[in-house]
Amino acid sequence: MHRHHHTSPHSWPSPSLPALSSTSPPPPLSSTNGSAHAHAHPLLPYLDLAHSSIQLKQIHAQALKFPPHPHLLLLHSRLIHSISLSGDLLYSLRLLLHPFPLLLPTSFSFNSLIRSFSRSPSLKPLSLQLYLQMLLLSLSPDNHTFPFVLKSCAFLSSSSFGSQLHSHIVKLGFSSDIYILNSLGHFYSSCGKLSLARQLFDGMPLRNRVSWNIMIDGCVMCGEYETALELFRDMQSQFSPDAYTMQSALCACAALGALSLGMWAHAFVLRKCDASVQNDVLINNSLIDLYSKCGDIVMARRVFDEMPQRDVTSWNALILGLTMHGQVEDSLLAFVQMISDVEGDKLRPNSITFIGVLSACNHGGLVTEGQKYFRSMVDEFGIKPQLEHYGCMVDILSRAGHIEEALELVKNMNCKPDVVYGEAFLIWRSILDACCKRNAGVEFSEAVAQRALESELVATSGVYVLLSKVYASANRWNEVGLVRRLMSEEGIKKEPGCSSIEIGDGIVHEFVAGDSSHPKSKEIYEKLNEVECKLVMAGYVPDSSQAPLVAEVDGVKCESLRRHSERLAIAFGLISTKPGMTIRVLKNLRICRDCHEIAKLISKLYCREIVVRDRARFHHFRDGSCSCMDYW
DNA sequence: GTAGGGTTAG
Repeated sequence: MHRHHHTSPHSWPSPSLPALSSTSPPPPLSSTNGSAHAHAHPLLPYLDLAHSSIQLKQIHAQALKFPPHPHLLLLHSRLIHSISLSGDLLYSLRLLLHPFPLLLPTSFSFNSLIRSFSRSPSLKPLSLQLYLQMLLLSLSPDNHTFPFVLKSCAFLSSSSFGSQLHSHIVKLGFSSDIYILNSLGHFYSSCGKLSLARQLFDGMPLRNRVSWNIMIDGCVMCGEYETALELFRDMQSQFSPDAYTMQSALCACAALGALSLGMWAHAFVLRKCDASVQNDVLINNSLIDLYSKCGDIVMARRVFDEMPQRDVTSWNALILGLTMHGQVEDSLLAFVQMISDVEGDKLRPNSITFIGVLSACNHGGLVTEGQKYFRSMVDEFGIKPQLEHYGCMVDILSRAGHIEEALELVKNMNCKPDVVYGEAFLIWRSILDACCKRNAGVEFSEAVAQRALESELVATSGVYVLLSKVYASANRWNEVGLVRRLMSEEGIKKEPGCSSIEIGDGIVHEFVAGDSSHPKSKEIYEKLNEVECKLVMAGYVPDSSQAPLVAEVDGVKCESLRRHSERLAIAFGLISTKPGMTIRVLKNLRICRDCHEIAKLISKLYCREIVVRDRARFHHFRDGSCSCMDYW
């Protein structure tokens, strides 16, 4: 009887439900009162036909007017599922927390919403709360719950929450579900607990392609690139790699800076992967990054030119690559091309684009341009400057001697220079470096260092090293000693320098300062002697000011300088490659001024091109000069 | 009586 008051779904406004009248009409609504209870909810078929959240909400409205039905709970669950998939998370959350009268939400409903929340960056924390809410309602999480809660934990690096999930998983008997194990593995490696992820992986009764991909990517995330490539090889006896696999493999090659290995990976993509992988934007972006990080910017550009489609990241990878290689003009040109509508694919730059652009200005010493781009970033593109952008600007200003202006910028920053350790340190280092170079005066420099130390950076070596440089440059050796004592009292150590070089078929040789562990160590030091004799004959005088603190602790300044890791790697390169071949070296820290001088001279005396990738950028040494124009 | 896992550039 009361059904006469309902609006029939067939009479809904036609734009909302066009499918209903044309294709596969659902069973008629009317049936006898008795038999209705035995069947599915009459509105259920409409769910599969609904194409928009408006239609889904109309079904919800209908359901509210329907008489009680034993399968209302199923309809409710399915509604939440469909509406959350349609993107209206607020609506489905309301539906979950305020269900129809007399109904309690189901695990299924929670799962649906947790999944949708775990896919949105900002709502990930809420998915964890939903999980707790679910437990409070005595609903049991299941094999569809854990993967998504773990995904959120991975993203948020919520290591304690995730570990507790792990024990829930064990308790509830889900510890052999492959989906759950894969998600757990991903979670552990995102939190840097590799060994745990590896343990899990090794103990898996069954692995699929995703398990391998997660493990390989986990190694890459934790910096274990060689292991990643080993796994990549092992995996192939069981699964062919897909775009995800290649993505990680390329990333590992890029990080290792091993050009021939990277070229091999590229060849692998071209030979063994299908067209969808070869044309994949992400894969091509990784290739651009790979070649620029391996020192072959020409090849990076070629990949960029030849890829079928480009996105912001493609442009960013190119701009950052050109900048890293000191090709300032090309980098800025690429930016202009990106924002102009040349090929019909005008793109909006993002904050990373501007890191590339501002670094280019910094690299080229372009103060006015840097300021112009910084302003346009804020005013024209509405991008809020981050510490990294301020870092570039501060560096540009300090290098140009505008120290007061740089300090003013730091003062007016909307983020404190102590949030991110690395960047904050760079900001103060830029200023202190400039203070040293420009003889800003010890008192002034001390005041700057004082401010740096106040900003929670006390436990880092960088500021102390710089402060000692300030004193050393003013010949105030008592203070140098004082700083040194302070450092040793606080147990502060400098990060050890490490350089690597790839010789032949992808074999990477690694050196630390003063290393004598290499099998060819004797030959390396002999070569180093020869090189240095030649250099001295050519009039070279070592500059020891760059090895201020740690070197002096040993009491043998020049000796320690002579054994810098990059120097050992270059010497090894000289004895292990054919005359005229390019020597490519990778260093974890910035190259020191003296090693930089030496590399320039070696490039001339031995007619070798030497490419050094340090922490910040590439140095191409050719015929006695460097692409960075001694500006880094 | 419903459903699913893993990415890029600093």
